[in-house]
Amino acid sequence: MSTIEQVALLAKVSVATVSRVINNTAKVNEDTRLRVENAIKKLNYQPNAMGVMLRRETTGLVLILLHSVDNPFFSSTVQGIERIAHENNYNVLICNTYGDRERESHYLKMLKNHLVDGVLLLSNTLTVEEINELDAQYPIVQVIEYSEESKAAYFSVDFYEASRSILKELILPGHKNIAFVHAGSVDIISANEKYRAYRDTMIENDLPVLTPRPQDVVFGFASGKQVTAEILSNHPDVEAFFVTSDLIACGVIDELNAHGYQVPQDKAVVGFDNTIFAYLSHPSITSIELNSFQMGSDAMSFLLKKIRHCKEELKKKNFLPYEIIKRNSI
Amino acid sequence: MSTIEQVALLAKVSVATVSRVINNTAKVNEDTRLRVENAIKKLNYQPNAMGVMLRRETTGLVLILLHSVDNPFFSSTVQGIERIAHENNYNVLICNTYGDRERESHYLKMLKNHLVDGVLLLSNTLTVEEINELDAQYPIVQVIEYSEESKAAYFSVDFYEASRSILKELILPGHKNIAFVHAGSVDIISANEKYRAYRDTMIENDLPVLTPRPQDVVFGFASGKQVTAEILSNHPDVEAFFVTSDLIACGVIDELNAHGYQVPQDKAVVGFDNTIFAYLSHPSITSIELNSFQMGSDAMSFLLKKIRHCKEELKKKNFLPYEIIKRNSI
DNA sequence: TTGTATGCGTTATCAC
DNA sequence: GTGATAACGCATACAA
Repeated sequence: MSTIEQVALLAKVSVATVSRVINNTAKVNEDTRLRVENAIKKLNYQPNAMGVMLRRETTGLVLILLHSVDNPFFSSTVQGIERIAHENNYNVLICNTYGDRERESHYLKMLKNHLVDGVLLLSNTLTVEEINELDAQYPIVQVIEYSEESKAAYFSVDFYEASRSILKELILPGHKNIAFVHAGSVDIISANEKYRAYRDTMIENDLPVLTPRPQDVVFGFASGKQVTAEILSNHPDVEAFFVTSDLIACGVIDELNAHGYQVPQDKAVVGFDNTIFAYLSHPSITSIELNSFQMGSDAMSFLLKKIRHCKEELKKKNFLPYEIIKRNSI
Repeated sequence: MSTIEQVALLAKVSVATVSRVINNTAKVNEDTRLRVENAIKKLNYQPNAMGVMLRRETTGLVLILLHSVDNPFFSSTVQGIERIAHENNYNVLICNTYGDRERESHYLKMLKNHLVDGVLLLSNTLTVEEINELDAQYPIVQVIEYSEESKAAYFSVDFYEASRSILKELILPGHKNIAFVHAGSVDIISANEKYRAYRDTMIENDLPVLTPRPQDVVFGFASGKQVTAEILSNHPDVEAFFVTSDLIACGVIDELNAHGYQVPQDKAVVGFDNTIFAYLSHPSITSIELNSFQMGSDAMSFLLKKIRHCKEELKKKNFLPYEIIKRNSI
């Protein structure tokens, strides 16, 4: 590995001049510049990022913390983040936390250690106090999932209202017995808001709250099947399913078919997130499109302002619009 | 941000002692250790990673470069990598390249700049020469996709033999007119080997090579539909489809249904990678399971040896076993 | 236009 | 057991 000093030596200039050539930070004579550039090429010199960052006190790196990249819903948010980041010469690092507190705090050390300039929390297991402490000292922003009580800003969607509006699609045609199906973490804002909307809507419409607040189960197709089997055995008269995720909804439909029910003729199903699963399913699933790409890009723009200590007054709560996508499952 | 010096000052010791306490690198008296630990706590001190890495000349970070995280096939490989990395106190950073040369070389700078200790290339747009140059100077390893002509080691699967074995599943029942369906990059080893296997197998069995070598099209469900429509119009007598990816196979089946054909009664379909799509599809899709998790963990173990300059003789070519998963699409 | 010298925060070597 | 200090590679204020 060659250093700036070796380049300077070979080019017969000072390290300052080499630095100037590299960073285009001041005028240098054409022939000295050439000498330096040749030396750089000859030595195959690459500036050591550690040295640069240590000196500059900034890294040009941001970190995305998410549960795991294999949920397609997150990938468009990641793309939104990347779009803005790259436009601003920032690189994006993605880390899977798998909902593991220890792993999450491990990666958050990269922020505290100044290895990255900021963090986008797409899912977190932190307490309100932990988020606040982080937010007070470092540039962070919450995306999709968030803690309302924390002081940190968030870019998300009004899961409560979105849920209410898709529930209307089930109630309007006259369905009375509507089940709530969730799989994955329960202790996150999206899950809570969805359930709250389900409960409130049912009660307001004098309909039975078929499903009690769900427990934590692993996210996946199989969970959708399992939960559906339970519901069918407890409430054979169930007419419709409000499912909090498209992939789970695939599992619901599969289990319904296994029990001899056709969708939507016998039972109605709606999903959430409008991922590819809603589109692929037979029948295709009525779902709700959240602007996940824009959530990402807006959040990244926000984070950049925080990083740059922009004095502009920034809103804490940022909800993006949603849209019902009607398909063939209702 | 507090520094080691401030801690030293507050604890009335030297920075050397503080460093010793932090890294447990030498004996220190119990009471001085306590003083230091209190000072650290009081100042909320976090070692600056830049300083540490600059000094240590190692970062404890590896980089995964892949096309994009939204292909579920890659996510288990990523998990395999993470498993081994975490066991060895390494952190994993994931970067999406979207097949963009510029973006890829941008992220590779992180390797050249010593910001990460090694790189796992899960998809690359580099030339053989570029890979060799990289491999000569830095710890890298190729995973899944690879360049056979390069000198860099790779962990993958024998796509040629795997393809031949799943093609047998179509030929054995007597299908004659078998189409090859691919979407995504064409200029990658997996695509090339799959097509080569298709062509060779057809010729060996005196069967028609229905599909010419495919062009580059964007990867996705829609591409599967489009390609299938073309094949149906060119070869109405096509009996079976060898599809190079499960998601594409979903598109194929959807388009076949749209044309009034039932799978497997009218046309047979096989996929590749054994992702969740193969399982979700109606009918479920016969596919081929590659040990993608183990590919990741093996590759990471290998990379660690390279990083640690382990003298052990390392194999360049590492193929893992595969397994046909029979379902209802044939 | 170029060079000198300082310091970024840390670890490690050497004394004591 | 502890402290002083050099060195890691770089950017930059200041001097020339």
